Amino acid sequence: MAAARPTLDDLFAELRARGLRATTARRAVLAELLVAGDTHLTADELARRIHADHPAVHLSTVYRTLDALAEAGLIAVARFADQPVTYHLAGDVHHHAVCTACGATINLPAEVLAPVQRRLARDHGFVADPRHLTITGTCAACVDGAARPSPSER
Amino acid sequence: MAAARPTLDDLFAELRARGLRATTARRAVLAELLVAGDTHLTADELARRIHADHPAVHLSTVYRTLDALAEAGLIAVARFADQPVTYHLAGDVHHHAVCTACGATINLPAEVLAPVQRRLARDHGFVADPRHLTITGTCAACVDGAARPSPSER
DNA sequence: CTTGATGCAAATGGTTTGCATGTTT
DNA sequence: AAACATGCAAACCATTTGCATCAAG
Repeated sequence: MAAARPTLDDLFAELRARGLRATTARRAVLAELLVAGDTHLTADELARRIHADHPAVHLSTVYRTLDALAEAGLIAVARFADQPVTYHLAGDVHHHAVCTACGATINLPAEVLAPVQRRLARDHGFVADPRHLTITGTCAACVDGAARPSPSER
Repeated sequence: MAAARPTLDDLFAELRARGLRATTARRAVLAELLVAGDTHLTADELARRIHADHPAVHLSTVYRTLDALAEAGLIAVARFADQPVTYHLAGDVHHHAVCTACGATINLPAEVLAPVQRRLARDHGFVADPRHLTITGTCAACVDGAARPSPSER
C-alpha cells in the first residue's frame, strides 16, 4: 500500500507523464521535497533552499510549481493553524496530532482514520480521501508535566 | 455532554466571568453567532451583519473580539481550505466531510472521532480535543453521479 | 514555432497593529 | 482614575497575477 520512496527521476517522469514540462525549477522543487522527507516545507523555505543552487528561481515560480504538482497529485498540502501552507511529497499520506500546549506534533499513519472512513461510507455513502488532518489536543508530556515552556511557540 | 444551546445572556455572563469587559461590540458578535447557529461565519460576514444595527463597530474590533472569545473558549475556529477563517459558538463541536467534486459539506457529530481519540490515547498518551476537522472525499451523489458540474467550484 | 513556464514587480486580501480616544469597572 | 476596548488608518505577509521574455516540446 505504501509506495516505496521514489527517486527524483521517478518523480520527474511522473511529472512529464502528466503533461507538465520538465524545467529546472520543477526539478529543484521536487529534489528539495525529496530531501525533506516527511518534513513539511513552506513555499518560502523551499525557495530559500533552492536558491542555494539556483538563485534565479523565483518565489512565485515555486508557488506556481507547487500548485501544479499538487494538482497533478504529486505532492500534498498541509495547513497548520494560522501558519503558512506547507507541502510534502504525496504517497506519504499521514495525519497530525498537535499539542496545543507545547506545539509538538506527532505524525500518524493514514490508517488511524480507517474507522471514520468506514463510518462515513456506511452512514453517508461518502468516500473519504483524507489527505491531511490535524487533530488538536495535549501530548503525553504536557498532560502530566503540566506547565512547561513551549519549544515551538508562535 | 452536549450543552443545551445557551442564551445570549448566558454567553455574556460567561464572558464577564472570564474577566472580559461587557461591551456593545462583544454583545453584538455573540448575538450574531447565536443567530447563525451552526453556520460558520467569517469575521467579515459577522462585521457586515453587525453593521446593520451597529454601524460603528469596526472590522478590526470584530477580529479582536473573536480572538478574545476564542481564547476564552466561547467560540470555535474553523478553517476551510484556503478560504478565510470562520467562527461559530463552541459547544456545538462537529466536523466536516467536504466533497472535492461538488463542494457539498456534511456536518458530522463529534463522536465519529472517538475511535481515533482512543487510539491516540492508547498509542501516544495524547489527549485529543479535536475542535474542527475537515475530511475530504467524494459524496454519495458524486460517487455514482460521476461527472457533473460543480455548483461551488473555485 | 507554439505553448507552457518563468522572472519580476505590482496587486490582493485577510488579518494585525500602533496610537489616540472612548468605555467599563 | 485605571485598565481595557475601540475606531481608524496604516502595516503585514502569504499568496496571486499581468505581462514580457524564455525555454521545452
